[in-house]
Amino acid sequence: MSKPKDPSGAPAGNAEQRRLQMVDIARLAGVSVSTVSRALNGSELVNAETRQRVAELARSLNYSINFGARNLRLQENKTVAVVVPYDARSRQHISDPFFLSIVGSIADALTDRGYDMLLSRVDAERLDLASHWFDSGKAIGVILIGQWRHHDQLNEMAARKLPLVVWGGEMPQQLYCSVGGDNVLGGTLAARHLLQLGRRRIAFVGDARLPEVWLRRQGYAQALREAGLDVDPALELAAPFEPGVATGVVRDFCVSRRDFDAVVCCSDVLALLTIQALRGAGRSVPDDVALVGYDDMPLAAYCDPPLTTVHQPVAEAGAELVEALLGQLRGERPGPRTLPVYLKLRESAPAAAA
Amino acid sequence: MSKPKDPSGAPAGNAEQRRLQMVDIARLAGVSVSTVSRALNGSELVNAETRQRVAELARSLNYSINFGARNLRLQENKTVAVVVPYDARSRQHISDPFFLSIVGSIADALTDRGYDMLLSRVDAERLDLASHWFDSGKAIGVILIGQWRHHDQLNEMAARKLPLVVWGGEMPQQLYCSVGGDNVLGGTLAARHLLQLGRRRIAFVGDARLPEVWLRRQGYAQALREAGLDVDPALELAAPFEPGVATGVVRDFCVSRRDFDAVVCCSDVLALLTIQALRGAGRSVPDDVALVGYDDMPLAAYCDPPLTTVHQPVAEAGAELVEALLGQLRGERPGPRTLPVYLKLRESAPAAAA
DNA sequence: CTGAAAGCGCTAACAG
DNA sequence: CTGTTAGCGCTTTCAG
Repeated sequence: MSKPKDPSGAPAGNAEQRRLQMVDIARLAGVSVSTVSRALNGSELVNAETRQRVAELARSLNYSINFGARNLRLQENKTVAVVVPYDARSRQHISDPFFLSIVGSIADALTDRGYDMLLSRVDAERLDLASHWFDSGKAIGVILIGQWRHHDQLNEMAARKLPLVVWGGEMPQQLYCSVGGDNVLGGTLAARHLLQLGRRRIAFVGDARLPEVWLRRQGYAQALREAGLDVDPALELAAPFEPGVATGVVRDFCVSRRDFDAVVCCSDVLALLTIQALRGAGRSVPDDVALVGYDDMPLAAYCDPPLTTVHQPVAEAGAELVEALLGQLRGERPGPRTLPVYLKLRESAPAAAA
Repeated sequence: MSKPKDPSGAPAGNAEQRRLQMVDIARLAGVSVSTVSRALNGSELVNAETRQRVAELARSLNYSINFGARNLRLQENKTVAVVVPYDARSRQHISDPFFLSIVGSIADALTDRGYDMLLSRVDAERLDLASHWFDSGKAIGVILIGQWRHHDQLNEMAARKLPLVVWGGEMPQQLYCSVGGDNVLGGTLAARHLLQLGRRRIAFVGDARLPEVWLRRQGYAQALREAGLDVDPALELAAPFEPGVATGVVRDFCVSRRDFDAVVCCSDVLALLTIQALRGAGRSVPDDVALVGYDDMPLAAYCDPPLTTVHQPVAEAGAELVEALLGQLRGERPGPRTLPVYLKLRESAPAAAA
């Protein structure tokens, strides 16, 4: 037999009236549910007059269809999971303004195309758990914000045919679809600008175990080589993106080393932390140390000093990620996409030599 | 008869293998689907050995249950809609760091309690459209970020018995449940501090048509009265939260009026814009004009100068909003909640008189 | 043009 | 302890 336990929503005991369903408006309209269904879906098979009457009744009663049932029957789903990794050990969450902006951009792109967005976080060490949303049928695919340190897990997910798009850099032997800014170019633009300012001892702040950072470092190294300089490993600081963890690391670095005159930071938040640390060590920005950030977050122009930074294409990002995912669902095999970036000049590393 | 059109996800043409279902693992385990269902739900009714075997099989096959079907059958749903209003006319979106932080906080609170979060935006003029998520059964309730200018619509939604919680201030004749910071106190703390600094001409920047701002202005006015001062309407600037719109308004104000020596801003982003505008008008912060922001966004400490600001309880906000919603679903009638705020002293309005 | 009936994947009485 | 069976609310053949 059958009989669901509670006619209301989840928990229980709510005094809400039973949710209206097709059978109700069918009864009121004096037709069958099939007719209501057809009418509400604008089928040509139903008399225009009846269709109108049913539609009006439904509207006046504030009826809306039960999507759970509809999706089950149609085997379709218009929900996309957007997953933001977080560092479970440091318990630092979704907080970097850049990632948040990307989420906003995706939300817009999905809404525009009539899709819903399920937002969640996942332990950055277990990116593969994001496949749950697809496996359980809650979402038709997954957009993951960042590759973090688990390129391997992402490849496995793609091999399992999970519809997946990842914001991040394109890596060798990559099976999954990624969309990201041009990280190599970003690194190059940042370093080259500092070199043009006459700086020669350029530090690099960012955890190169992350693919995006790794690529940026390639670009940075390439710019140094172009200028006839070698990369000095002592000037590389593997600071993570999480401010809580990065703060101490950056401070120690700035206190212990005073032999650099410029810094490339892999996010604007890291840039801000670095500026504070430098000041704490009695050094000024941009005079003693010129500094380039990364992301061009909305507030970058309002910091102290305003940040020269690599602008990431946030607005385009959402649309590109969503299109790549829908492409996969259409059976296409969209390759990785690299979007253009450019250097936004402000005071932390001004146009004219300081 | 019946026959769904496409065994894959939404669009079509995907070469993905058919999603595993209970009947498959039932067949492989040599039991009925009921047994599988019971086993997977840890029912005591099924032999421990069988239960284990089924569970293992399911895990090894990477099976996960179809939640759409389960929810339909159980008439339950563990999804909450979180809706961020946006200004459709200026096309400014989800971007204020404070609102984004609140969303993150809600995401955490929902995840902790085993709920999913559907994130979407809605035209700030049609907050009532947010009820769609509930009406369609996609979510069991709605959390709305901000009241904006439509207290009335919110009251109607609550009257319609929509499970709804709104981040914002408590207003007279309010039928819906709100959770928010203590706006009156925030306004008072900000103004009182500036008065203690010896400032007497204190401007107020924020659109008082928004309930939260209206309450902050009450607090501000009260602090002035305590000090024996009158509110000067000429020093009130109705700047909206959207930076794109606010920038020009604030600049005009700072250019045309030079008869104030302090400002209370209703968000940290507005504070930043105001600082820029003041500098553009040749005035310094905090010397010529002391300034207090609102929200204490994560980056407030890194601005130029670091912002003295009213700290909002973001971390608690998520949990409070979610608990209030779940309370409603349990049939309770949770009243509005006002959370404590405090003034965070930094350089834009320092502790000692400038 | 409209209604009856089957079934999407799952759960829960109800009988073994 | 386990299988059979009847739906959750909807769409869609198939027959009128």
